[in-house]
Amino acid sequence: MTSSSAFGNGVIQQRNLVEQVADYLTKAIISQRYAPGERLSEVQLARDLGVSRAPVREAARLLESRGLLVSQPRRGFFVRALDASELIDVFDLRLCLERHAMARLVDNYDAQKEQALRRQVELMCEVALHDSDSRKIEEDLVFHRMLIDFSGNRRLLKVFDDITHELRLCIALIGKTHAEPDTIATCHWQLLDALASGDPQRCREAIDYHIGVARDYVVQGIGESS
Amino acid sequence: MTSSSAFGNGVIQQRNLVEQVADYLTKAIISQRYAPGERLSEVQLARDLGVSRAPVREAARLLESRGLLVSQPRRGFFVRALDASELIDVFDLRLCLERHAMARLVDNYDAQKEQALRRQVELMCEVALHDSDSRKIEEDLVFHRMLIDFSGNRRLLKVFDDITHELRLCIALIGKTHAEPDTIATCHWQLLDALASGDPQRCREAIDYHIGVARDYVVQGIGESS
DNA sequence: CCTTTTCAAACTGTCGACAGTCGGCAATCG
DNA sequence: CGATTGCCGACTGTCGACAGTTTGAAAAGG
Repeated sequence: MTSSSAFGNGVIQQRNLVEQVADYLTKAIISQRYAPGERLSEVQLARDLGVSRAPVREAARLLESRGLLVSQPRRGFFVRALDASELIDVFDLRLCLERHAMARLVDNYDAQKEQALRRQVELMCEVALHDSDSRKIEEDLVFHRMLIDFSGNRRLLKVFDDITHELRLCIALIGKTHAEPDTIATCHWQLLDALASGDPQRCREAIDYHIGVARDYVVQGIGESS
Repeated sequence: MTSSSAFGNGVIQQRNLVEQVADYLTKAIISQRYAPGERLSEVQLARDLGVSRAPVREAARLLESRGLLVSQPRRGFFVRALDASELIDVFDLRLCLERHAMARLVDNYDAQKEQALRRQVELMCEVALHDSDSRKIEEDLVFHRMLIDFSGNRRLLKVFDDITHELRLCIALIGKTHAEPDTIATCHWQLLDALASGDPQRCREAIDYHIGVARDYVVQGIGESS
């Protein structure tokens, strides 16, 4: 019970406690060790992690702003439970962001950006053959983050980073493995080809198709799980 | 100066302390009672408002997630100082959101929504003639919020609500009065006409023009102030 | 046996306090 | 006189504690 001896028990050691608690919670939620809708007790968490309630509270508020937790006044925090329409909304928002990023990116596309993106797709093809699903998802997110980063709008990137956590949760909730390696490769090469062509219309069609595939996966996944 | 007698001095009384502190800070920042880049001391704020540091901290974190404050580890919170490119990015993000909302809205537009929007524009024309600049800005934001709300994507709305605070700060930093009443009216009627026509292309042109006007104001405002 | 009331346990919101750290200023040295 | 180093004050990060409220269940009543 003593806090000093509980340090060995808790996963937390040093650095910013808030960040560490946030990391711990994020992973726990996405890996569904906490069920959707489950209530999280501040004191319980603080005890389990061997820290006081203050860092736990701050971390929870952070996750709330990222959409992984929801809070009810005087009731506490609950693991976000996404229903079908919310899942669709998230992917629709993602489409909104990436469409815009593609439109901006095609205007200031250069060899350096193309090479970086190309390299990332090659990496994705690599991990698609050998690595775990979560690794595939992470590399896919890295690619799309690069797309938005290269668009030049840092505010856009911030929004994307925010919904990234929500996206991971969505993907985890659907519980389906990612698409086939071939599909992944084809989809992403199409995006690069569209960018290289310099044609905005073609870019838009490419990203619409790309996110559309992802969204269809979501809708389909919902139909199966619920 | 004493903390106990400062209760009368402080603006805070009851309800959720966090919300009240957040409101107070938001208004103070947007009205520029705190200069951009100014450092905010937690203890100082807590003393001034007659509360403890905990609610102040939480409120500050909330404002940070909304982009009104930035935090440096171990240094504290600073009032967000927006430079030119950041202002442009914010308005570009806004364009991204509203374009998407318009595209979604035109697909499920009905008489009820049209009437609500129409009424709001009429209200805006009204306040454009008689009321203060801040009131005009608020009603303008209400209109654009309705636009996004009616698009049906609640996640989109959440992002918009987040950047609303940042938008107010942008507008305040530019320090220009809003456009002429005639301009406001024309711009917004054009949006409604485009929606009524049911033509996606026309909708897009209308919103592009609309936000473009706002962005030009921003760029122009920067050129003058800096 | 089912409904209602009451009570205790647990939890959140808030507070004051302590320790480690950072920034600025002065004293010392070259 | 300029640069470096040590010190002092202030502040953030973190902690434990208390009060009011909510929850769940036990007890009382129909």
